[in-house]
Amino acid sequence: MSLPHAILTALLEKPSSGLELTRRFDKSIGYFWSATHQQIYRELGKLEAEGYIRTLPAEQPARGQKKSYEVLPAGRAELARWTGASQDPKPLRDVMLLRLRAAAVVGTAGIEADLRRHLELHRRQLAEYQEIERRDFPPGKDTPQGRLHHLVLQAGIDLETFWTQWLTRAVDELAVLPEGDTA
Amino acid sequence: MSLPHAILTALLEKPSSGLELTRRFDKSIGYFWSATHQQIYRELGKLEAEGYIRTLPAEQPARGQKKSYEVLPAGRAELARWTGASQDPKPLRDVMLLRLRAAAVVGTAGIEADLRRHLELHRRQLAEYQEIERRDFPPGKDTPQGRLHHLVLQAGIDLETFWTQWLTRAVDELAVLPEGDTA
DNA sequence: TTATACATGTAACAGGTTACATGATTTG
DNA sequence: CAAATCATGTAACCTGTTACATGTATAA
Repeated sequence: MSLPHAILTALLEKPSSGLELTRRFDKSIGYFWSATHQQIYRELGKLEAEGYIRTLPAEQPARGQKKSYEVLPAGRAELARWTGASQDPKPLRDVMLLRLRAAAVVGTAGIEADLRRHLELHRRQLAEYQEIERRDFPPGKDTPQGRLHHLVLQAGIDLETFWTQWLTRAVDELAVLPEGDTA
Repeated sequence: MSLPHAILTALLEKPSSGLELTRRFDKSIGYFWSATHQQIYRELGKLEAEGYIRTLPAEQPARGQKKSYEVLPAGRAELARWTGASQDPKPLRDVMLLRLRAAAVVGTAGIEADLRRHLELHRRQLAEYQEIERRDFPPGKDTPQGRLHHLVLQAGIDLETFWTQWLTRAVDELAVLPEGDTA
């Protein structure tokens, strides 16, 4: 139950059409809540049916025609309710950790190359976040929204930092391990 | 497509029944790949149909009767293939980060209490992991499997450490922010 | 005029969640 | 024998993924 709230947040930041939302999800909000255009269109339909958003009056709705949405008061209220409500953290679910556990039983063949590949991917993501930080959050002037956005970005930076460090360690550990089936 | 491989790994470590698997998923493997008993039974059925596992000969299959499974050679081969195959990391998806982003638009009311609650939960999880480390990985003697298991546990410890630090920071930041709608 | 990009969708499926159903075994 | 617990399952639903369908505007 988070995608509708991600969309409400994005639409409050700026009224948009489905495709514009999809593009914005590829940056910014998508860094911690990704969505495809199919999901977004499906959800926009639901949100409109529930009275949380509406199409901007100016535009005529037609297939293939751009259709922009804005958030209604009920939508803002629902987002505020959801934001402040208590929610349990989801347990960790990570494929690479599972693969290492499996490797302890069936052998480590092939996994080291993918660990290195992931390390490179996380390094790039970290660099991208750091670039955003340099660009959007220069020292000094900060607004309340800016501090919150920076806090979220900081989580991304810290998480990518963790992964690069841990993957580096994992690659080192695997190097000194005997190859093949360890069972 | 990871649950079947999580189950194959668990069954290779020790042949088990559905409920025993469920219990073991609540510890150990479930720390990074959780599953409910409904998922597990459903998946055991599929794995058996595909010829990856079989019921231990000793037991007769009947509703309400314990039914233990073991992994067949084809299952071990599939697990080894999957473990060594290249897989893309999944993008981050975290509700709390989304909520902070939403709070920048609709206000921070209510979120600080839940940040504190999460901080406490992550502190407890971290303590639990550290206890496991003390118990299962004393300095000195280490086998290849042990090193891999320890590596996975280390990821859990590092992640929980990250969350406790970041949440501490988040609570501090919120404290100096004006209440209510920041838009 | 046709190819390309823009824009909005539909359909089928896979995986995870929640609620419920049913039989077997133990123990008070 | 009644209640609790162990154990296996079914069904409905929600979310996310993948593949495909369709119409509009623009530029070569």
